[in-house]
Amino acid sequence: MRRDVFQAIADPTRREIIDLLARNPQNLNSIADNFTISRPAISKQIKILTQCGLVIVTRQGREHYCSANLKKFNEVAAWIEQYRVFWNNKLDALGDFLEKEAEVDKRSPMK
Amino acid sequence: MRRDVFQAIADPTRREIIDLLARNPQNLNSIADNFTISRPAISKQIKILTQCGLVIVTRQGREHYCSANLKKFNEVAAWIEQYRVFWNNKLDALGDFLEKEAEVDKRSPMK
DNA sequence: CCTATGTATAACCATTCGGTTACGCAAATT
DNA sequence: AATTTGCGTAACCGAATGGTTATACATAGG
Repeated sequence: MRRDVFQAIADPTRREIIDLLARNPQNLNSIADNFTISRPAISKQIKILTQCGLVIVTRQGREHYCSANLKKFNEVAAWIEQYRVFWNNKLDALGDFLEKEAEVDKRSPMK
Repeated sequence: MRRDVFQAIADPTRREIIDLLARNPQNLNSIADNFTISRPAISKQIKILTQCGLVIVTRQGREHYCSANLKKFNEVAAWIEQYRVFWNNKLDALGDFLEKEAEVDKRSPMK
């Protein structure tokens, strides 16, 4: 079973879960409150997210506290960033050009 | 049928095709030479990539010339970059919040 | 004109995905 | 002790995914 970050963020529900957890960690029921799908469905998505390391679950009594482990995005960011040079002039993935980059950002590359 | 960039890059074969096309545009047979799977399989993946705008195909006679349209990565990059503040001190994607960001990091939600 | 080339597409297949309902279990509450 | 709460998991389901082989078709070259 392929379980990598690229595949994990392919599903919009999982991206929404990440969004929620990045803002504030919470248990499974709190997460499920934000969706119309069933709690077991959320549980499955959380499982996928933990299997690829994007979410970390710590048990506190009977509650399973979920938090986002966003460092895992490095893998995706690195892959995407290597192509940024092809669609604008930024080279921010290399981390050496922060000053130059600030100026580049002024003429925002977003469509 | 959901057809977005997030889902398109979830498959490793499609990422590899993007890699090839970013380096140099080429027709379908040239792409297929790099894989063990059949040509129709590649054709299907190309179709998915074109449907979400990541690849652009122009016909030249009987050859279908494929090139990567990497601007489409903006969507993914923007989503990922909003979280960068949570895993390191750079805010290179937004560029406007360097000071605020330093404070936010203090009460980092990361475990 | 005939053949070879480059590609798309249809039909099919096994597997995975994303959801459901039903059930079980441990921890908290009463 | 009994009940409620929070959660996981099993069994199931329809649809999507990612591959295959066979076929068709337009274009290029002999």
